[in-house]
Amino acid sequence: MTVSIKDIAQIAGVSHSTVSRALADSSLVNPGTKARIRTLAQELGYSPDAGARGLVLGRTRTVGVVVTIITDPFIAEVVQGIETAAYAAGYSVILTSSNSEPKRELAAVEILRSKRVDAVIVTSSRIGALYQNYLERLGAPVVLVNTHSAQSGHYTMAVTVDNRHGGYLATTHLVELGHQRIAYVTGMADHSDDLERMNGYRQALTQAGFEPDPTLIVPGTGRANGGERALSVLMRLFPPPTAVFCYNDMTAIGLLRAAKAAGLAVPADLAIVGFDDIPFASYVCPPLTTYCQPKFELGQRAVEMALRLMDGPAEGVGDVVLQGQLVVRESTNLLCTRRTQ
Amino acid sequence: MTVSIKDIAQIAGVSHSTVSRALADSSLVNPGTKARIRTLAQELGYSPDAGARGLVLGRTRTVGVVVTIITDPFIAEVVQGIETAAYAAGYSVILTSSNSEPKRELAAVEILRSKRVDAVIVTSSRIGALYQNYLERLGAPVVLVNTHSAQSGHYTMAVTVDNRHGGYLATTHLVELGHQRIAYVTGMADHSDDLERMNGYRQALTQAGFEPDPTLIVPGTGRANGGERALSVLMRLFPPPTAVFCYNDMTAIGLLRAAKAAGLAVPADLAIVGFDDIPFASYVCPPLTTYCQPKFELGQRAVEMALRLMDGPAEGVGDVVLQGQLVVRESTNLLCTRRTQ
DNA sequence: TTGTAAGCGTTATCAG
DNA sequence: CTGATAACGCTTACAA
Repeated sequence: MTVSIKDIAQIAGVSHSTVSRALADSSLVNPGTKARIRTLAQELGYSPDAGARGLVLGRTRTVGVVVTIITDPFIAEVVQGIETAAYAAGYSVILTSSNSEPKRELAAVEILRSKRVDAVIVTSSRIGALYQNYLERLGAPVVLVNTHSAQSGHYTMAVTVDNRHGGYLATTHLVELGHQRIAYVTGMADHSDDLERMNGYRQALTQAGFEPDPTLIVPGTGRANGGERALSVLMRLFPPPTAVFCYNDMTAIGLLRAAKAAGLAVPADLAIVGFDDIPFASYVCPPLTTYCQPKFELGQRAVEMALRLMDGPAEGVGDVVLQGQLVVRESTNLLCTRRTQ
Repeated sequence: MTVSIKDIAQIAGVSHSTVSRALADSSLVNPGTKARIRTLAQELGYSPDAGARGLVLGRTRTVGVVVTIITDPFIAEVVQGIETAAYAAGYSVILTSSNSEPKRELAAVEILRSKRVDAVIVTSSRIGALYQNYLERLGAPVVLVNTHSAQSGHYTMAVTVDNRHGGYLATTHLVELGHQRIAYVTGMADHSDDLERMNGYRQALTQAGFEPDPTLIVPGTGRANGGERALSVLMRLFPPPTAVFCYNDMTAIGLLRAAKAAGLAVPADLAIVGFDDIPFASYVCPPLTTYCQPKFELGQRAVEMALRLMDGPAEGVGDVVLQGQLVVRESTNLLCTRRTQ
């Protein structure tokens, strides 16, 4: 049905290897026949079989991407960066999502392996930590986005944002506004990002001379519902916090909604800071103060690194840590006057 | 490097075809050797080469997806549906995005063709309309999500939401609230969805006895910036509209933001209705009234249809039109008292 | 129950 | 410059 190199050869009256060469624009083929073959291929609607090519070449010009959920705006933005960079480099992208289920995550990697992708990029997952050794024998380099590998091997590396710095900036901003009781709503447990952001939070508090209060750290989910649930916990504390730093924007937005539903004014009663700067952060009301991650760049750099790692262990390639910046919006544009301690 | 079927054969002391059979769980292989081979494969970390398999089988168990931008929340949700359904059916997904550039769109399809995907799903693109004949000779069935094909062939079909109905419901809702001057902000030009939604809008107005006023139809972009730009145009009209129906939620959200920036109260000064019901529609303030598209299901059904179309022209398979429903929220929860005509 | 051999569509080596 | 030929990893008749 589909036209192959042999079909063209037959019609052109040459051998299939000549066709292969002509199509590859090789210089060892008569310009005349080359042109003839190429137009013929065009006319017949020839499309090279990537599978067959991959078989002999040993590389597929494909990178596999594993995400938790593509509907997460942060992840979508990273994927966009990946897709763009990959396309620019002549690579295509196979996307698999895991819904954060370890079983599916593993299945996803297995599929990518079968497809013989040249590299794998994993975003915001715990797979790096959990299946480190499994990934090692994948055969392809692995780049972790926003997850720290337990130990970066020669073939698995990470590109992350400076989470600790982000947490530090966010919290310091609140301290400077006069807040004295500042809470932190976490993301999913066991996520390295979360710990780093929390470390930045702790560091800022300590530096400001506050005794970190463990009750001010309440668990979230990394999604809006986590923020919503967190509010009631926070409001039951005594005295309640006057400000909250959230693991990410989705959490902050959930918290924001719950706060409004509970009749709390933001930032007057509760100042809120998020993390990520997803597109919607500026559309909620009040617009959200947040630490802006260079999401698109995160994806780009991951591809860049993957490409470099593909041809053997590369010298001079190490984990990349990008800097983001605090974007101050209305959810914190008020000095805190309440003394709580 | 990677272990093949032959490597296993050699170690097991059998022929590679026996290994192939054992791994395929064929009944024509001695249970004992089968077990032996399978555990051996396991131990060696064997992973079948999908490319080689595709070569001989003529099918890859892969569907290709072409989107405009994955960061569009509506599209992300559809893709999630696609991914889930495909995974459940044992298919994997290759994602390509086009940024709405026809050149990239074509390149994307070309890549999918090379990868010999078993089907192609195209979301919210104009490719269906523009390259219909190109798609015809793709060799794989094509399913269009939210785009109508010029003429559905045996191999290209569409699954859409009832856009006209949505536009009609949205507009009728505004009419029932007492609005008399209702504007429509379009999406990208030439998109069939857009026309259908507008038709529903027109129909509702006509039915209410209003003369459709062409100046009330202002162009958008399908993104937030389109809505933002549209506001100034709308406010320069005389008399200005008291309500607006937008092509989609992103447009509505942009409009909402611009309205607030301009000091307009929503819905008191301007009622706004969107389309899609993206997750954020309920988080903006005021929460957005909108026509809820079954996004996930759209993706699911597309896969279902693609699967059916894969084995030759299927009887009884035709375009699918899903029904959504109006979700009334605060952006329209007020009767209009202004008489404008 | 197992092995041999052919073939899927490429690229690459080696003679001519 | 060009054509055989082998090879990539797999499935599947066809024989044994």
